[in-house]
Amino acid sequence: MHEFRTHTCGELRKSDVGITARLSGWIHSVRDHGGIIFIDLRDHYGKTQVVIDPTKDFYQELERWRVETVVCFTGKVVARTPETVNPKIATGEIELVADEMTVLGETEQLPFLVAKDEDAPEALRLKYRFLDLRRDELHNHIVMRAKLIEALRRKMWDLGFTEYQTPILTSSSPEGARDYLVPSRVHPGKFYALPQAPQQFKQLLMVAGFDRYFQIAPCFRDEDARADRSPGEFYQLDIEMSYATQDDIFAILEDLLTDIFPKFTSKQISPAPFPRIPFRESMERFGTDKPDLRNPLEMIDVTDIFKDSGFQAFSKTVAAGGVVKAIKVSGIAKADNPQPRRFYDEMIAFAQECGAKGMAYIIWSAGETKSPIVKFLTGNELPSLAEKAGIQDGDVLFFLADKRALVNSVGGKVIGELGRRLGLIDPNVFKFCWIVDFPMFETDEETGALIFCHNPFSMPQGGMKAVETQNPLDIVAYQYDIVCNGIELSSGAIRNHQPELMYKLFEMCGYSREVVDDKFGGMIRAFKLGAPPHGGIAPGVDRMAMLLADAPNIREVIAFPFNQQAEDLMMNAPAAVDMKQLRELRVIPVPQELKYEETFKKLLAEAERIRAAEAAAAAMNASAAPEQN
RNA sequence: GGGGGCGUAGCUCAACUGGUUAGAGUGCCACCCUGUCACGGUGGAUGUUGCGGGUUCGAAUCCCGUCGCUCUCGCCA
Repeated sequence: MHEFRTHTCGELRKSDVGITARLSGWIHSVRDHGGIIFIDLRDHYGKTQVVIDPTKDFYQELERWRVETVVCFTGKVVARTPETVNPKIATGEIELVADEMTVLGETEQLPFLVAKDEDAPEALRLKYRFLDLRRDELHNHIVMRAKLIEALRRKMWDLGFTEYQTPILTSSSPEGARDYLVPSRVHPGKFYALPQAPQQFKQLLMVAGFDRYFQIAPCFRDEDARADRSPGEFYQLDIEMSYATQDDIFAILEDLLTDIFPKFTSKQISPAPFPRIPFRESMERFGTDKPDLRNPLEMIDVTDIFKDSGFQAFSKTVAAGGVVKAIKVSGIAKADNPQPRRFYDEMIAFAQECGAKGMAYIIWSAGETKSPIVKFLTGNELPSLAEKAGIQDGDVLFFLADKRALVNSVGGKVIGELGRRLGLIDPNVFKFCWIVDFPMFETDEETGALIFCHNPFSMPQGGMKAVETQNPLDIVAYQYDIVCNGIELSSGAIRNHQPELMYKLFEMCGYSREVVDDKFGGMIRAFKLGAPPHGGIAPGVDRMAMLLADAPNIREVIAFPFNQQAEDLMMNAPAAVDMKQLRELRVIPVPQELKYEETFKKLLAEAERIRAAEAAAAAMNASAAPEQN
């Protein structure tokens, strides 16, 4: 008989009754009746009830029947009587009557219980992550994630893609997020960078003729955390394809997502093709570039209606170049169940917290309009609004008036808040959309200079001709995001593979040819030696897993995540290292309490002093012993 | 770097406007119990109220500082 087990804890069935089996696992729970003891033995596969007669010799061996002890039981598989069958577990029709027991791993008192889902503080859960991972919910999340990755790989191969690996130690690139740097021992003072994404490598693979690339790629960005953004490292399903148009890439992703998502969720998936919303339209309608399409609310531009209105708060805003936008909420003012006055007050307070000066509203109810502003609307405003918004009885319009950017930003937040408060967001669907036509450039708010809006390697729509003839701020790129339920799953682009066009775009942002050659030399050289048109996308694996697991934050789908401060509380990373290691790398840590600039100058001065002393000593030696030569 | 929230027993939480010995559930320890499956019962131990300072006759409670966790803005091509 195998030393540890003949079956797993989820395996035995009625058909196994009569055999002798050996099971190993954790003590999940103990029910000690004095004359008989029941133990639920748990492993990765399930739970099995073990029955113990306390008169057996082995009973004395285990001092405490403490949960989470790892034990091995050998005994006979016995059918349970009908009234003692437990339908809640797969092995509930049988139980193991123990003849022998071996303790394989004892436990001290647990920092939190595995068998109960009580909320332990996250710091504790992260420190004892291996315990937390034993718990059903997290355990299942990690298994689901593994299966998701397997399914993604399989689908990508089915679609004709091949997985290629790319370096983890590479060079720092000037654009984008903060890099994680690794000091070079061989080249003191120089650094590798961990890749923020295999962006340049995958493009070079296209130039190298591999045609269809994918990789479950680790990406490293030294940026602060969010609920849907783990600091440090994360994974992307990185995709790149040659001779591809934007439509080709969309078709691949729509195929992938509508195939994969239903395998892991019972929620309804929006059918392909997914809606395509130009970036500017999304900002105007939803106030964000990642709209949650489950929320039916959106902004309507009603600036025209208020241009000459007697309500001066609005008409003056319009005169000053601002806009007035309305958000229609249907049916919340019906006579049988109207929202109370307090609801409107709270929404106005919310809008003000978001930066609005105020928020007006009009209620259409029982043939009348109720509103603090309606007495100022002496012109044709009310019927115009009703017509433009398609108002029916019980509907409400909320109004925001200010500069366009502010109205959009506040409006987006108000839409989200209204959706949440009124329960308008269906939790049982996944709604995808594409955000397309991102601007190539924007202006730096501080300097007013032209900067890249997204990815400097994206192809501007219209190519060189557009770049030469259009206002730079009007140029849009073949640059797109895919958004699911308000979460950005991925960015992608058709790449700019034309060196001259790339030089031109960088020049517009103030980078000379030399700088481009220096920073992106590998890629520019490649593009000068026969580059196919290509493009790609890179959906976030962690975010997909998070959506599918319905997890409140991304740490719930990562086995060993960092906390918000980018620390691994279990492994104690980051950590100080030996002086020997630092010496090899020529790295001197400067304690945080010391002022960096001053310390740096002192160190430089000290280095200079040592160098001068050594040079002086060498000169002395040379003059003292000239006869040696 | 900025803003919000939280911090009381191993864990989850309570403790009124500042007022007696800081409580409950769970876990832990001991004992009882032959059909439970979150078993049940009896008893017991467990606290620098995150830390430091202040106000007060008196502080878990109020004030200041600090640390930790979390959400968020900046940031994330």
